[in-house]
Amino acid sequence: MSRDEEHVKMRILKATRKLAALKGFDSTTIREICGEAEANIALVSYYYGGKEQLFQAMIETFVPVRPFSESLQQQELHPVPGIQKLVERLFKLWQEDPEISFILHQEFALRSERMELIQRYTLPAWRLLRHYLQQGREQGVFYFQSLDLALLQMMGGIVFASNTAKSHPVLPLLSEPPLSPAQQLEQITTSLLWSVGYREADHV
Amino acid sequence: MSRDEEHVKMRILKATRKLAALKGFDSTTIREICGEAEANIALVSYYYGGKEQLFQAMIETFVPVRPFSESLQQQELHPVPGIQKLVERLFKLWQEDPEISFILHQEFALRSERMELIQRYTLPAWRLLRHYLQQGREQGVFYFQSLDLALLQMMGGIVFASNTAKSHPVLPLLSEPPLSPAQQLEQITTSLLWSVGYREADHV
DNA sequence: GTCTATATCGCGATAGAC
DNA sequence: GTCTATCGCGATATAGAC
Repeated sequence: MSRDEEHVKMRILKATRKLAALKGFDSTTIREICGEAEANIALVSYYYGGKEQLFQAMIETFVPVRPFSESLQQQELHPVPGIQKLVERLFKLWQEDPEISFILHQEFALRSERMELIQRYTLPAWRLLRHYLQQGREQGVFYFQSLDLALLQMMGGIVFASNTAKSHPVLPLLSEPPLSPAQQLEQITTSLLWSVGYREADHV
Repeated sequence: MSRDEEHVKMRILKATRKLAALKGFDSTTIREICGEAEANIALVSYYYGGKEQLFQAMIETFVPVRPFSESLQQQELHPVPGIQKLVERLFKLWQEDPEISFILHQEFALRSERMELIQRYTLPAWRLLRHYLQQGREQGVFYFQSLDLALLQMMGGIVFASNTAKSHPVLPLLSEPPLSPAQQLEQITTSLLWSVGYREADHV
């Protein structure tokens, strides 16, 4: 593999990410992608074997595996710091690559067939969140009736708030100057913990 | 307009709603819709003038206007009962027509050009939610730094939890028997109020 | 109003020249 | 590896028969 080849392949992947984030992968054509990447149309088939496999390659390239799973699983923290750490990781992922976050949210809402691929990357994080919620309830630090529902509401709070903050048609609703990222993270974390009844002294 | 005509037109609208909820409007073809509706392919153009206008007609037919805006705006409740009432309305809308809720969520995540149409129906509700949040903060009953962020997290909690509860690829995460609708509503409302720091005695 | 038949377009994919 | 040219398909839309 020459350096030039890597270059074109990467340009195609980045163009795919950009356009899919903008208008959805289904509505993005190979012609548009290759136009954006300044690559020839035939190269998508040549390098990736088709549009679906291009999507897969993009996900595998840009969705980091570790932050979603292994490194977090091992530590086995207590529920409150566990959730804090997990939310921090997810928030940082979104900050570093908002386009990928948009795409994941889109596929989630569409329940596309590509979700199976995406789940491989994202399910571990949600499982861990679920685990912490359950532990917290058992320890009497969280309060809710349905674990499933609490989990879904938390997922929604994280995904929605992250993905809607910038450049969205709902923007006419928003008026205040945005917080700094650190402040955003703090508010998100605090409100998530509050939402399940946690009310200890300020957590660090 | 004969009764038969109404019948076919309505069958097309319902088929559109069903299929768009299932796989997204973009990925749904007129052929599929007319197949599902047992109507001829040409009738979509004949009755609605094209695919985009069919979407518009479906939204205007199935998204109720009042629950989202007027009737709620007038009452000018205090923040806590106001949010309770608003969440109850939104929750019931979803219960009555989950397919429309799926579609609204999809379009939201995709930031499609059809959002402009959808906003006409949904913005009033979010504006009202924003209003209550602001009032509650001023009255010292809610606590958060950024009103915008609090609003987005609440919207996420509502939309996400409602739309993901049934028949979604994330289902492997869920294990408990589902709550009754009334219990679901109570947990959602409670956790939303908690998330912004509300901790009065049990609210009715 | 409803249908068949067709026009026109743009898609993903690929054969084959270079 | 990269390009042009083209194939085959399925999309929306519509003209015109009934």
